[in-house]
Amino acid sequence: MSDSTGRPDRPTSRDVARRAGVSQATVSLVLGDRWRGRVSPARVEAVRAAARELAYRPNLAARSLRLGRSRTVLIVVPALTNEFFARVHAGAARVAGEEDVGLVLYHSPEVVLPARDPFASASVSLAGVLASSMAAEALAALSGDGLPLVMLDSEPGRGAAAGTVNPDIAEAMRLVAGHLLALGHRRFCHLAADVDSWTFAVRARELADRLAGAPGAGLLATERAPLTIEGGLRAAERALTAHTPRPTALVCDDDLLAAGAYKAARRLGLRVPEDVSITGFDDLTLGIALEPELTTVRLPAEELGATGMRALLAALRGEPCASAVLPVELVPRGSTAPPAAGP
Amino acid sequence: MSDSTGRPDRPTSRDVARRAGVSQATVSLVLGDRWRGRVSPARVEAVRAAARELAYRPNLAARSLRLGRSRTVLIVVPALTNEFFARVHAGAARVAGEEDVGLVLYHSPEVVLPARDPFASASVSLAGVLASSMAAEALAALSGDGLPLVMLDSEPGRGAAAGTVNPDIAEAMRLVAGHLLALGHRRFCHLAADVDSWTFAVRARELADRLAGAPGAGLLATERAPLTIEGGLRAAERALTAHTPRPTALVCDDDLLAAGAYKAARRLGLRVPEDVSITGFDDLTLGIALEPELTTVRLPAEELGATGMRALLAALRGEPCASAVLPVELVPRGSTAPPAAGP
DNA sequence: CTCCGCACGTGTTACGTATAACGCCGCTGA
DNA sequence: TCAGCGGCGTTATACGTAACACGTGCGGAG
Repeated sequence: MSDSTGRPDRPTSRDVARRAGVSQATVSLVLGDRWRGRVSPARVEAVRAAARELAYRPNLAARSLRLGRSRTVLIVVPALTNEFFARVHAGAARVAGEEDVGLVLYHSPEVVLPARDPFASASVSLAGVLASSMAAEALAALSGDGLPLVMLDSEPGRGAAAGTVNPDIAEAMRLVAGHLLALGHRRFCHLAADVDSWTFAVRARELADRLAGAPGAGLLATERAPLTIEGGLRAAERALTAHTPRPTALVCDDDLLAAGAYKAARRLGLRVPEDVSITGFDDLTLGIALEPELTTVRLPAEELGATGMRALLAALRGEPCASAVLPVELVPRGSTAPPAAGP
Repeated sequence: MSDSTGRPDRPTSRDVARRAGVSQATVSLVLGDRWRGRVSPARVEAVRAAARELAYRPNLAARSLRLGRSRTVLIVVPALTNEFFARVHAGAARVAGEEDVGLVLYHSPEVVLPARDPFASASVSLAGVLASSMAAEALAALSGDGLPLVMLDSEPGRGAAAGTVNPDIAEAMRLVAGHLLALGHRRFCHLAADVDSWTFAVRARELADRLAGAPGAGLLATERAPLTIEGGLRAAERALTAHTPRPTALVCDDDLLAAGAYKAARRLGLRVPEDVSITGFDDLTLGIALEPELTTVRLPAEELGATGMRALLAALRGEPCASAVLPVELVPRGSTAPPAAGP
């Protein structure tokens, strides 16, 4: 055989048919559970028994070929080592499991290989695509293929997406700004992610709008930083040293940046939250390891993946495209407090 | 059509053949790059041009069916939200991409669904399996199917695995114990993972052996904890309050547990590392967010995945099974120091 | 008694690819 | 002159499944 492993050939539906004394077509009907009114209960049981005894498992390649479609969906995320996207994936995988849909993952590696084709890497014919807008370079390869596409974390109404699912990013930033303003903060810096993505653009805009609307408040600077602790550290150092009077609150686009901000504050001899309040974004595990624990805003990562998957499955059933915005939640912890009394 | 999406049919190799004025077989030869000596260069170019113009992409289901094997591998990990396994996956995915092999992921969700079949969830015929031993319940379903299997983080020589790839766990724990002993520590507690897995068993044994071999040193207790910050917090509270004199060093099976230990120390008014030294395991991102930064041992997670994938591909080529042990590295940082002078 | 319709199955086909088996054509050596 | 051969290509087939289009009895209505 061409298979050098010498692995024993798996039984086919024909083998099951022979053993059960019926035709292959009947096996297909029974195991596909569409035998009602077509096959007598006795034979149904016989077929099921035969399949069980042979440990029959359908050949999925053959099924996909025959049906011209597969029940496999591609999910595209920037990187799974980012806890947020790992959780998005977990949510999507849960729904995929419940709905008996296969899920294939494509994550753009740090070093992008433009030659790689996400579809080829799937090694399987796909039914649809669930993609995060942060995986921009991978998405370029998706264009043109008329596969149903649901975008996560992406501007609604752009592209040929069958749907869009977002957390309520604007509301999230409103909660953060409102929380800090209520505590009495007036001098802010924004530690922005150095990523060209819709979601971060919304955060920047919403923060600026909220602060502009508060009397006496102002955004001293926006420091862009790569999405790492080290990046947050450097950006926060700049933010905390470049202005007098110092900002009393650092609003970070991500918990990782916030962790870096803690380190910067410590290096400068500033206490959190007494001297500087810090807020994060995403509610990563990291946040409760920090001392004090990080005030952040919880984005429903699992729900994002799960809802996106459900939207995609709906699109595959031909239902009209739907978009969803998921609620977010402020998680006040120890890293925010009223600013110290004036200078 | 049965496809309710009305998606335009993708071109097949026959379409390419028609356009290039050759037979379908020739297209297969050319695009499969085994035309040398069988097709003239002129036609090769014509076929390639036609394929390009039609944006032809081979139907992978048909190919798998024809070949009776696929170039798709299943990877089984406990949970991707665990950064360590996300990195293992990233390494495996990198090699899979380079070798043009598809990678399908199965991760056992927190709530295990025993009815789910990892193979079915793959929705694709598989060539081999790369599995972490921590995903024990998922592995049970793999038995019997004669697929080549490479185990990660698993006891060598057990089961029908085609190979085993491990980080040098014993050496890792030796490094940690040696580091702390050299600093002068004698009273230890082990914060052990509450997971029944070979890798954690090795850590416990090796730590006990090393301490038994050092004069005056001793393991006061082993506190088992679920692999979370909260679990580490509770276990460390027990470890730090149950013994007088107090242990001066807490050896944690995981950086998450170590993060919990920091919190326990803080609650008890103990300083790290002056009053208690803490070590972690895995070198997660978390470690440098902690204050002081965590002394830990770096396990080569990406390399583990990459090497495992290479071993599996070798097994698929029929090469004899090979096992590998990967080097580890102590990362001394701020959470360890000589113990305070006597009581 | 005939004929329709239902209950219960089966034969056959197609999906798109890779490859074994088979030409054809022009050249070469005997 | 012709068998033999190597370079080029094609025809035909099989992979395992799902589903269409047919039977074949049998009971009841006309």
